[in-house]
Amino acid sequence: LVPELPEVETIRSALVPALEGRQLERVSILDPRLTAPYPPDAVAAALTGDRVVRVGRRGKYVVVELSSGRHLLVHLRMTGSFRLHRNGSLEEDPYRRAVVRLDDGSDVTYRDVRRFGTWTLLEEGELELYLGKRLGPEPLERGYTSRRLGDALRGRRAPIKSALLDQRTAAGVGNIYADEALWCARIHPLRPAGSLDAVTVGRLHRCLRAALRRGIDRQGATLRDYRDPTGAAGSMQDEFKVYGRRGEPCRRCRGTIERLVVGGRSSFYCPRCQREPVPKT
DNA sequence: AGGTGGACCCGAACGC
DNA sequence: TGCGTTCGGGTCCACC
Repeated sequence: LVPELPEVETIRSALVPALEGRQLERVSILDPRLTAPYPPDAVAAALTGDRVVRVGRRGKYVVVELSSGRHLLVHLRMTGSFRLHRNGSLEEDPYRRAVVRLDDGSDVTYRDVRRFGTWTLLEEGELELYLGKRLGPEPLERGYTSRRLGDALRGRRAPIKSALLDQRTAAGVGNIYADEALWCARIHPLRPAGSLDAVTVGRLHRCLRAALRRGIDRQGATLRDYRDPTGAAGSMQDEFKVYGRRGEPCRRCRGTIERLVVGGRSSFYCPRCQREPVPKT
């Protein structure tokens, strides 16, 4: 459930050997929402015959680079997932939204229960503008320093939790890893983002990268039915320190994990070791 | 301009 | 047991 950077990276890794170098022989888009406002048949026709050069990732987007120079951007949102099918027979799936037949006879299917996910076909040269408008830097890239995180937070009065979910702060961070990073750095989710001093930003920077790396090492977190394209589950959920642990003991200080709504999203934290922001009087 | 809240969607979880 | 209601999650968009 809810693929964030580590889950999308796990999905990307699994898609690489199946997709790279393959030609798209037949593309069926079964749900018009997937490509809206563009007609699904037109997008399917445009994809047919093209070849996959590379499968990459930016933030939570899977970026499929095609030999025509175009890019297919897939955003899984809440419940999107890919499946690889070696032999040609596909079992029934009421939530299947697209099927891609490759030139080795295998199929890649896309399923999405909630239908929030999107497939966007960008013309050559459009990628940078499209992503640049929406995403900030990749938090795991070399060159993503504590200073860059501090620059993104400076002057912001929004809660740090909301600032972390802003994809322009650090691309790919979602609700789970934001909460885990804040717990690790001992920062209350409601603290104004701009109020963190350089030392605290440094702690957050280190904790955020550690949480994301750990998530990738663990092949993502499997809640409910998230699976990578080969059907494998992740194990990051076993390592959650706060996410989904309301009422359970903090693993660090023996406080009790609480739930708070910040910017309309549930936030789990330990009120004992993530101190309350000092109210202005 | 930055921040906030609603819309989108639907299965799961919850309340009676 | 069964029904209706609420919830959540990422992103976009309207509004303040």
